[in-house]
Amino acid sequence: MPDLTPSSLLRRDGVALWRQIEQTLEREIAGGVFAEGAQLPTEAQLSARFGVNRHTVRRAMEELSRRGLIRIEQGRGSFVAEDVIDYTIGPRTRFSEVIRKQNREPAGLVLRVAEMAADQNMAEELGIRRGAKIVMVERLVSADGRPVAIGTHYFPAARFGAMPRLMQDGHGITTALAAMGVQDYARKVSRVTARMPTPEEADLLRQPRSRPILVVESVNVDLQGVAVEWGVTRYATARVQIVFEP
Amino acid sequence: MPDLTPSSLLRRDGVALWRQIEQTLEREIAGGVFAEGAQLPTEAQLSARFGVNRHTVRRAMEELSRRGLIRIEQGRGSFVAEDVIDYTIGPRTRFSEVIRKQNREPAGLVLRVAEMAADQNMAEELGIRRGAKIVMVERLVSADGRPVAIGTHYFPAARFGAMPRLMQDGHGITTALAAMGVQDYARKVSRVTARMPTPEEADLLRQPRSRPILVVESVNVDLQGVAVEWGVTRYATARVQIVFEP
DNA sequence: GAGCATTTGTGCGTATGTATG
DNA sequence: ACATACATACGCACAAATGCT
Repeated sequence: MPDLTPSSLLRRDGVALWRQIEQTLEREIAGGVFAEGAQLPTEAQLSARFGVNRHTVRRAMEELSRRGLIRIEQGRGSFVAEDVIDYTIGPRTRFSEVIRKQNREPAGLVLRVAEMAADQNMAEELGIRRGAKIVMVERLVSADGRPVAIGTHYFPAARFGAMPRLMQDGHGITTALAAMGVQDYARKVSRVTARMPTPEEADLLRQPRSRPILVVESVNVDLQGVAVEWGVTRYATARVQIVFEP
Repeated sequence: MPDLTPSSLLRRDGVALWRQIEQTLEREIAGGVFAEGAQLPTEAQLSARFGVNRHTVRRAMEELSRRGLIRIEQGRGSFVAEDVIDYTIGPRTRFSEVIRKQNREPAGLVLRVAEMAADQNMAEELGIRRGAKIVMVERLVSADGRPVAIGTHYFPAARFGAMPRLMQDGHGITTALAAMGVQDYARKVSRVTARMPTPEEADLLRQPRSRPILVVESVNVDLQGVAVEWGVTRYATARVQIVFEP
C-alpha cells in the first residue's frame, strides 16, 4: 500500500518546509496511518524521511502539539493525541451516562474496599457522628478501555453497609444506591484542585508522572437532602476535561 | 519574650520525638511565631535546634505538610501555608465579589492588551464571523496582594472596542461591561483542565514551577444570551481551590 | 550556557525501644 | 526469659530542584 501522500517536499515554493511537514503529518494522522494514542516516529527518523534538519521537524511538531493533535513527552517520544472526553459535572452527574453520551463504553473496576471510623472531616461532610462506621470503595473507571479516573467513595455504613459487596458484583454507584432504596441523588458541591500524581496514580491512569491530575471532591445527597456519599475523584488530564454547566 | 514552648524534647516518654517536634512547630505556627507564608528554618537548622537527626525533623514536617499546615518546596525551603481561597464559580461569578466574600481585598493589574482577528475557535465561542476584530485583555488578579490567577479575556471589538482602555483605567470586567451597556451577564459553561505552568506563569503567580495550575475556559453571555466574553483563566493551585455550586 | 551554594528528596545500613506471643 | 516483628531514630551519601553569579 502506498503512503497516503507523497512525502517529498517542495523547496522555495512559498510554503515553508515545516508547514509542509505539519500538513503531511496531519493528513496521515487524520487518515489513520498513525492511530489514536500511537507513538510517532522519532524526530531523527522524521528528519531522515523528509530530508530536513531536526529543527525543521521540531517546528512542525511544536505546531501540531500547540494545535492539540499530538502530545510530546520529553524523553519518551511523541504520540497522537486521543480525543479528550468532556466530563460534564452538574447536579445530576452519572458516570456511565456522561461516558455514553460521548459514544464510549463505560466500565468500572473495584480496586479496594475498606471499613473505617469517620474522622472529623468525613463526619462533617456526611453529617454523621465522629467515629461512626464508614465503608470505602475505590475504583478505576474507564471509557472504551482507557482509564479516565480513580474514584474513592465513602458511605455511612449504617445505611449502606452492603455497598462494597454490591459494587464488587459489578454495580455502578447509581444502581447500587438504587438497590438500597435511594431512587435519586444529586451533587451538592464540587471542589476542584490539581496536583501531581503519585507513581501509583500515574500507573493506574496510564499517564506520565510529569502530568498533573485533576482532583474533584464532592458530596451527593438524596432527595431529602441527606448526604449519602462523600468522594474524591482523580481525573487523568491526558484524557478528560471537566465541564461544569451551571 | 520567651519561646511559646520549651523546645526540649523528652526521650522515651511514650511520645515519639517526631510527634513532639510536630506539636511544637504547630503551636508556634498557631501562636504567630511563624507568620502565614513565612519561610520556616531549614531542616538542618531545626535538627540542630531540637538535637535530633534530620530524618526525624523530616518526619514531623511531612506530617505537618500532609495536614496542610505547611508547604514544602524542594530546593527552596518550607513555608507556613496560607489559607486557600475558595474560588466559587457559578452562573453569577464576579471576581471581586468572590474575593470580598472571603474577607480579602481584590485587585487587578492589566498585563497586556492586544487586538487581533478571530480564528475559527474564537469565532465559534463568541458567535461572530471568522476574521472579525477581537480585543484581548490579560490581567493578573490578586487577593490581599497575593496573585491568584491570570485571566486572558477576548471581547468582540465591534461592541467592546473600548474595553482595553476602560480596564487599564482600573475598571474590573463587570464595571467596564456596565459602562458599555451590559447591565448583567452570566457564565455559560466552564471547562477545567490542569497543566504545568510556563516559567512566566509560575513567576507571575509566584508559585513553584513544579506545581500545576488550574486552567478554566469559560464564556459569558448577556441577558439576551449573546456572548460578550470568552476567556481562559489560570489559577494558582497553591492559593485557590475552585468550588462549583450547581 | 556552565558552575556553585543551598535546600529538600531518597536510599541504605544500623541500632534501639516497644509490643506480642 | 526469649524470639520476633515493627516503628523509631541515627548517620552517611548522593540525587534533584532552585537561585545566583
